[in-house]
Amino acid sequence: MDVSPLKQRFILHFGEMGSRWGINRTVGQIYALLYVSEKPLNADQIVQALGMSRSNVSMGLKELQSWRLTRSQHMPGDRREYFTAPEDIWEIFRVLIEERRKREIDPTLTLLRDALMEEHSAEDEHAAKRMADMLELLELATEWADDLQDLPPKTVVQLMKLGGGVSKFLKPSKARKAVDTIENT
Amino acid sequence: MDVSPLKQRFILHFGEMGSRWGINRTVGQIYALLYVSEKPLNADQIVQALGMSRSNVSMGLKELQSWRLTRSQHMPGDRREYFTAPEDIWEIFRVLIEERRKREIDPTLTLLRDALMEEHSAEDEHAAKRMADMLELLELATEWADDLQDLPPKTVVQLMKLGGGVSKFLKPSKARKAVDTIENT
DNA sequence: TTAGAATTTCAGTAATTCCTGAAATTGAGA
DNA sequence: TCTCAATTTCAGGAATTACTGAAATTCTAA
Repeated sequence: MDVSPLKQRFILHFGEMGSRWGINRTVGQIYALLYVSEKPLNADQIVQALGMSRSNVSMGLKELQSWRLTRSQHMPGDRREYFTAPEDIWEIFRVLIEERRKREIDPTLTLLRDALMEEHSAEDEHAAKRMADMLELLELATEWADDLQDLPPKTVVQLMKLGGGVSKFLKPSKARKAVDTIENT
Repeated sequence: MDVSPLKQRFILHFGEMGSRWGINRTVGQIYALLYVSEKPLNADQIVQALGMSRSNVSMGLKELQSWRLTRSQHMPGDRREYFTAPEDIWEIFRVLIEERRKREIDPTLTLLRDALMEEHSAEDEHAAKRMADMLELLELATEWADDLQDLPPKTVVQLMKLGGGVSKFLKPSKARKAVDTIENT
């Protein structure tokens, strides 16, 4: 496998960033390679391109699949598995947000809910309040993220392009009331 | 320092989650302790509460400050430094998003911009296209995050509560035109 | 059913990150 | 300026995480 300087640069960067993203260097590199590759690659091609051990590639691909960031397929007359990164970058983004939420937020939501269910003494009043604040924020943010996940990508793009401008719809203003009226007719 | 069971549980959880959040266990614990504490704490109180070395607390506090997640202050007639986590959970959330962006996204934005500035051969057409797609998404998302950062927390809360409902303002519908008309008068 | 190619598992080692105690530095009050 | 409490730095050891090669397992097609 030949890897052009452009791809090389991208792959090495993803490897370095991996540690900040909570994945290891080799997993980052494998993903970057698949992301920029035009055709699906099998494990041996990845080994050749990145110069890591076969077993490491196997483990890396497994981790990427647990993140739902790769798909695999078979070629006719070839029993090896071929891997790709999904085409649609918005789909990738969506999955990434979802998986991160699962790993980084959900366990804390569970802890906060469980802990706040129980009785607490007077000295814990403040701590419980702080924990409740955090729970409220996390619940709001995750529900909102869920909602956005359900919108079609194009709509999300439009929303993002609107930026802070959305806020004008929120003020209990003539404009807002007008919308409500029209929407309900 | 006595730490109640409720606080203890919260602190230990933050320690465990730390590795998923890109900070180490002790930094997570220190932050959790400050977050639930009613009063500011000095370094020795943290040492006592968490049973880690003085130097580790010093390093941990330094890291938390680099994340802008703690403030420090002085008490009258006491030259030791006292630490707190900001009161406002929304402020904390905002800072966290901003810092994560700085560490996890900005370097990639820079790389993509730099790499795409240069000429590339025909065989790199596909890779360059993929990188451009990623750049476009990251730019859109970060600009949007910047925009939201500038809104007052209450507005953001309203927006989040609206959830997927915002999308109705986007369709080039009667409603949308009505808003534009009213806004411009 | 079997041969052997493809893939995965796993124990051991390498590399990295974390944490500590000791030493150095800082800085406020005498 | 000096003293000493408070804080930081840092080298080295501990703990964790990453990676490899060899062995085991899986699976297709003959």
